[in-house]
Amino acid sequence: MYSNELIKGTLKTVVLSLLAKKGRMYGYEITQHVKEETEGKIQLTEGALYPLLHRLEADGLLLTEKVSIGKRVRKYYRLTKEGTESAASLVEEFKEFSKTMNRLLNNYTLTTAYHG
Amino acid sequence: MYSNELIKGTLKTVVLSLLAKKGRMYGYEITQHVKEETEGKIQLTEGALYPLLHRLEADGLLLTEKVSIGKRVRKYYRLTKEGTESAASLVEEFKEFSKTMNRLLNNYTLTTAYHG
DNA sequence: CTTTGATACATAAGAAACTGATGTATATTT
DNA sequence: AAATATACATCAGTTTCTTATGTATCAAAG
Repeated sequence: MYSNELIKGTLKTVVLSLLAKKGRMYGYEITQHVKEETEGKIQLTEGALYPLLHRLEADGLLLTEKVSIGKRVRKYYRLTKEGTESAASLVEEFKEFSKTMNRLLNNYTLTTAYHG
Repeated sequence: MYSNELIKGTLKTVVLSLLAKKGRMYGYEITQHVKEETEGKIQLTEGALYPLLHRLEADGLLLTEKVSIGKRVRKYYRLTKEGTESAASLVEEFKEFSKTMNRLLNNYTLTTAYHG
């Protein structure tokens, strides 16, 4: 399980990119999907996820659709046009960031590798 | 310039790994070094950095040493044993995290690559 | 000289976002 | 029946950053 700080910084990126991939998902499904696909190493908490989904909807990046499953109501989310653009740019940003960070951190590892 | 959220999540990792590499540095030097090495793409603000350094010192990860330069006093930081261990494990964690994230996000890019 | 910009530290009010708990309710498994 | 999983939501408290603001030295420019 990765640290909360790390996950925090990429929560929005993960949620939007999953929706871009899957078309539509509901909150609980997102938590389960991420957990499975990362072998439990990234676990989104509901207390963080639901408020985020509400914010993204309020910001016009997501649309909702309520679907009845038996007596329960599921809330499906999908991307707006703006949300799709945002997803693409956040993914791109993370990839760049991750390259920059790895370059920065590699110097450390290379240096210390020769000390012990 | 990368988003604040992304930088936030790795601030501690960046600071500790730089100290592991350089032996000792002072706050302002850290901001300049990161800025140069990342071509301005990661810029640490003093309002975030100094409180972090104080926290890390309070937590026993850093030691300080004051050095007079003319009439000014510079505050150099270096890692304690615990800080060194923490640096190594945070770097390792980021690398793993970055692999996991790229795997997660690549599905998105590969999928959409065929739609347009 | 004196003003500007860089160096170098620090703190603090307000904002943003998460943590961890709690609450509600249905569905499934044991 | 009871326990677990599904599925949503909210909220007090905490953490940490943002964005000033403040102080002071030093170098360069005009």
